[in-house]
Amino acid sequence: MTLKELADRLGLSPTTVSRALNGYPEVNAETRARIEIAARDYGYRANTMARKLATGRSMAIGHVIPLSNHQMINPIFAEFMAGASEIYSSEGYETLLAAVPAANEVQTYRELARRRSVDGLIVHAPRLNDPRVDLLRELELPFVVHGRSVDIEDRPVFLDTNNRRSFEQATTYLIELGHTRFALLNGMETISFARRRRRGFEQALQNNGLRSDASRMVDMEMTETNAYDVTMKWLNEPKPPTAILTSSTISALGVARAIRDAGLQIGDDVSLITHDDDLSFMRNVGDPPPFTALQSPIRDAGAKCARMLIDHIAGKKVSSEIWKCEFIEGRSTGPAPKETPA
Amino acid sequence: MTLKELADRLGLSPTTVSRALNGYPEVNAETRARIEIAARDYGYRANTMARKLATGRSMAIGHVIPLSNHQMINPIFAEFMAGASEIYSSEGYETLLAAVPAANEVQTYRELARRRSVDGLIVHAPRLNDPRVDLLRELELPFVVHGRSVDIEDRPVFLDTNNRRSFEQATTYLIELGHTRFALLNGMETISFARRRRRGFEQALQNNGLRSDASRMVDMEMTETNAYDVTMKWLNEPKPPTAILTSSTISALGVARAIRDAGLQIGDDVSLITHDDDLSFMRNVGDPPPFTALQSPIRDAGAKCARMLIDHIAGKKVSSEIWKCEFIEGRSTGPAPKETPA
DNA sequence: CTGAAAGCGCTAACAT
DNA sequence: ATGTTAGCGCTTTCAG
Repeated sequence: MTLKELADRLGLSPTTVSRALNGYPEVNAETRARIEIAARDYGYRANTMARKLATGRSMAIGHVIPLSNHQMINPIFAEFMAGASEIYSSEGYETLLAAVPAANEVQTYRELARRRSVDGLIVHAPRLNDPRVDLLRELELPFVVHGRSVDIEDRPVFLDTNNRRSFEQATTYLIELGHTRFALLNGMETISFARRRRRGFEQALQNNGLRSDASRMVDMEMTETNAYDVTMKWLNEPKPPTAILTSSTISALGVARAIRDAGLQIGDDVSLITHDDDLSFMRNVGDPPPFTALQSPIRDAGAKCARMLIDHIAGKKVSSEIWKCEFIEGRSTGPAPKETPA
Repeated sequence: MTLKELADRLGLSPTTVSRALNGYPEVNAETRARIEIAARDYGYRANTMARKLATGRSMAIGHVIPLSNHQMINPIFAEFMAGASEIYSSEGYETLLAAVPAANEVQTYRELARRRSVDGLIVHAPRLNDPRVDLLRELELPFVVHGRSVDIEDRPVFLDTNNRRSFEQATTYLIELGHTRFALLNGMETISFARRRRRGFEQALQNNGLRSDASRMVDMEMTETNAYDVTMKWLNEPKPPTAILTSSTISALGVARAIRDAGLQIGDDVSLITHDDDLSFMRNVGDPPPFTALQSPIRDAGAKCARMLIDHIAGKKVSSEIWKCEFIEGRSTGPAPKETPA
């Protein structure tokens, strides 16, 4: 069923039918009703390609995800996509996913622009001075950043969580429990959120007259193994940390394993707080949650970014937003242990 | 830069240029070379929408993913998508992702078909008598199933792992270690792979003169909490199982926690084998792997399905494939413990 | 308020 | 081997 066929059956011109179906105002209410009913009855759907060609809009939003051979797709990313994609669908947009080898990332953006395959993009996990921002501006593709590009002067539209504040809050919480020896197990500080987390951590220590120890702040790829190794090393040092903050639940698992393997009790001997995007584990991994955590609802974030982008594309003014994490007390924190004279 | 513009600059007709660029044979080699160079120089890319409209092919593959509010997207799914999407890109296809509330799933397929948004689809996690198979046949959309629909007489093209054999193998391995009291913690048996896993489990027991105990075979949603609860219950029964097989790493985590909480040692008191799709955890969660596992490379599976579908769309004969899992010895298995006279 | 006509940029019969 | 001519199905001026 094409527009023309539908128009013929109604004894109208394709123009009028098109206008009615697209909600243009200049159509007689009665005619419009007739058209809408007929369209429904015949199960008419506009052919997307034809519409795209005619309007020049692709009605698709792109997500480019750089692929590494050694690393899994972040499950967080999948949740974000789910939230976003649901909004796209409901707004008539399609979701275009481009998983490409990391080396082809720039090229992929260029292709998408040249072929006009998408009307806009979401930029994930912005790095410091992220080149994608300039690239997309050059290509004149609307985009929204999930995360913050603090270092870029003319800041693009973004949605981020308040990482600095969250880590400051969590650290303060531990300080109030009496802890004085801290460690921070952070994600790679090339990703901008990691830096902000460290700032919050250090700020809290400083506010309470504690010194941050550079050897007890590590940034690294967040795998369970890495976390395990670093924690083990720390726990074997003299005056080991009694409170550890970590940047993801996967690394928290490694920390937890190390604590147990060292013959210590989580919560009693060593307290542990993790940041968690909503999260893969927290939700499925036990109730009450095994970890005290800073949670941020990632699916909601996906949906929000989607809405921001759609508005952005429509030319509306969109302002960036900063969401705060929820602080959840779990089983992994407790008062600082009494000092045992070694 | 449009085809017409390019043709004008070359003093040729759009037709010839189109033919040259699309690799049709009837073009003079010299002319073709000239055209290709010019296209490169001007950075010409065919407008996808125009091409799609003209050919009637959307050059996109769809993945419909039903969304539940309470459940995370399976990280496995993300890996599968990564593998598939990479192939699509390299073959000139785009990846269309439709995350929709589970209730809208059928409607979404119908929409995709009516609007001709995709040339084909991958069907994930087939259920028994999965209605999507009939639906897609009715809609005349080519598709490939990831998993098996054993119960459908005219079986569609699929890629699956040999779940029955794998579980039989794993169970046999444990039997050879001297275990006699088994438990199986399976995924929902409405999904077809779960049934096949149970068959393998039962088969191995039967082959070795052991009886399977219905109360020690559970199928359920694979969450850590569920697994924890069931395992706890088992361990508190008289003659608890000394060997547990589980259908996913997330549930293995729950089993592991329960074993520890019961004051037992994994591998020593209770052996544990998990099936794992390559896998979200195994790869990141420790080296050597904490669990003995049956692994199947999910990203490769995504890539393979993508290739099968593309061939299928092109009208080539495609045959279904069954891949076998890799058996990986980890730290979670050991000889059956000596019977302690209670 | 409705319709005629001209594209959008490409492909594909059908000539030549 | 190349060009001419019609579309693909829709939107969008422009006229009425």
